[in-house]
Amino acid sequence: MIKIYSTLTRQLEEFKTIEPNVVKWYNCGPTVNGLMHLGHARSAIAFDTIRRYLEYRGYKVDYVMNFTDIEDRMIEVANKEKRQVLEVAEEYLSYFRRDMASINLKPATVHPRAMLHMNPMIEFVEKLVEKGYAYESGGDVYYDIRKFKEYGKLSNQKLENILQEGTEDTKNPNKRFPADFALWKAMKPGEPNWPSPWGKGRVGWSLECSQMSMMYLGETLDIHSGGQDLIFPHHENEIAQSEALTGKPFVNYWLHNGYVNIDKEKMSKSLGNFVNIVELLEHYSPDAVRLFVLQTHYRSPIIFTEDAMDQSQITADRLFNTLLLVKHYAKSEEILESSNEMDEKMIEKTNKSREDFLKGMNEDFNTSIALAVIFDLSHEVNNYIRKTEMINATVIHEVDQFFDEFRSIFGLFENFDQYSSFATLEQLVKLLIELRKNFRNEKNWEMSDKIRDDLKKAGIALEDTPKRILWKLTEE
RNA sequence: GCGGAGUUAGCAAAGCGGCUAUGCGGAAGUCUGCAAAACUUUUGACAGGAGUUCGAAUCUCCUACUCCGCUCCA
Repeated sequence: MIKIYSTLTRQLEEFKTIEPNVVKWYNCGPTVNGLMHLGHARSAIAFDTIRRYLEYRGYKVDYVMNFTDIEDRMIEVANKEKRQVLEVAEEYLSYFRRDMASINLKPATVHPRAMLHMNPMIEFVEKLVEKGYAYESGGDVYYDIRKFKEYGKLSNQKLENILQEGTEDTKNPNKRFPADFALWKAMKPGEPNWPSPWGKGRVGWSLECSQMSMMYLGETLDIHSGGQDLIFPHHENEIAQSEALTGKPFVNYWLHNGYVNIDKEKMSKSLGNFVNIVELLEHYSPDAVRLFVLQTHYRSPIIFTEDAMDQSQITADRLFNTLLLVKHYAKSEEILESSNEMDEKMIEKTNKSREDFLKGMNEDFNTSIALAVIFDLSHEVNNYIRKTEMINATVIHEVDQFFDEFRSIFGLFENFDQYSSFATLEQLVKLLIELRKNFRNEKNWEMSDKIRDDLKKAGIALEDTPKRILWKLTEE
C-alpha cells in the first residue's frame, strides 16, 4: 500500500486512484521566461521520481506538465528584451526541454502550452460567469471568491486574512472584493491579445492550469503537484475555478515539494539567487544533481551549498563504481552456478533490501530511506565481489536486477549501454590480464604497469585484489 | 497580524515512543611491488527548559532562533 501526503488534508492517506491502475496527474510546470534553475529542477526531479515509482508499481501514469507561455512575467521579459512574447516563449521553451533532458527527466505524456488553449479557456470563463461565480468589470473578468464557500481550504486561510490593506491589488477599483482574482485581463497597449466576449485581452494565470488539466485528464485528477509557493494563491484559485465549474472535487491528492534554499533564503527567480542547471552541470554530473535532490525527502527544504554538491558528486561516483561492477559480472561468463552459504546470504540481503526499499518508497516516497538501503547493499556487494571464492551467477543477477530497478526509479546512471560488444571486449581484456599476470610473476613491473596504464587510457580500469583482478569500463 | 515548515554529530540527511539509519568527512587498520579500489574498526547528534511515561530525538507545554506563504515564483 502506498501512502501519500496531501496538502489538502495535511496527513498521510492511502493512495487510491479513480480508475484502477491509472494515475491522472497534473504537475504545474514553469513559466518559460528564463533558464531552468535548481529550484525548478528539484521539483521536477522529485515528481519525476515519484512518477517513475508509480510506473514501477504498475500504474499507467498520465502525466501532464504545462508550460506557461502567456502571463505577466512573460510580457515583462518580452518588453525588457524588446521582443515578441511568442518569440521569448519559443526560445526558453527549447532551453527548458534541453535542460530537462539533461537531468534525465522523462517527458510528460503531454506538455500543453497555454497560448494554444485560448478558446477553451475563454469558454471556461464564460461558464463561470453564467454560473455566477465570475463577473465582468471594465474589460476584466474576476472570480468572485466570496461565492465559493470553500475558498481557502487548501492553504488553510480565512477570507478576512487574505490580502490585507495596502497590498497593491486591494486598490484595484474593478474588483468587488480585494482578493478576487483575474480570470481574464483586458489588454494593455502592446500586449498580446485574443478576442473575447469581454473585448480583447488574455487569460489569467491560474485559469490556464484549471482548463488544461481538466481538458487532458478529466474533471477530477488523482494528483496535482507543484512547488509549495503555488499553494496560495495559484492552487487555491484552481480549486475555486474547477470545482465551481464542475461541482466535483478537482483533485484527490495535492503534492507540494519543498524549496531549495541558498544562503538561508529561498532560491527563486525574483531574488536572483538561483543556480542554473546548465551552469551546475558544468561542474557536476546529472547523477550527482539527482542524488543531491533525492537524498532529501521531497517535502523538506534543501539547503544548497557547494560542499553538499561535492559530497553528492563523490557519492554518485562511488555508487556508480559498484553498480558498474555488478553490471559487469552480470554480463560476464566467468561466473558459477553452484552456491554456498555466502551466496545465500547475499540473496537474502538483496531480497530484504528490495523489501525495505519499497517500504521506504511506500511511505510518502521516502527517497532518503530508499537510498540508505541502496548504499547498504552496495557496501555488501563490494564485499561479496572481492571476498567470495567464486562469484555466483544467481547472486549477481539478483543484485543486478534490483539495481536496475533502482536506477530506473531514481533515473540514475542510465548510460550503461557501452556494453553492447561486451563479449569480444571481455576476451581481449582477459587475455591482457593473463599476460600481465605473467609479467607480475616475473616481477616485471614495467610491463605490468604499462598494460594497466594503457588499458586505463583506453577506458578500462584494472584493480588488483587478493582474490582476483577486477576490471571495468570507466566513464569518458 | 494571519497561516505553514523547521532547529539531529564537522557537513548533508532519515527517524513519528524502546531497535547500529545512511552518505560525505576525521582517526586507526586490512589488502598491496606500486597504483587504484574496496573492506574492517572507530569517531561523534538530537536548540534550551519543564512535564507525561517503566522508557522521549520522537508526545505535551514554555522559551529562543531560522525559513517560507499571505505579491510573479517549482
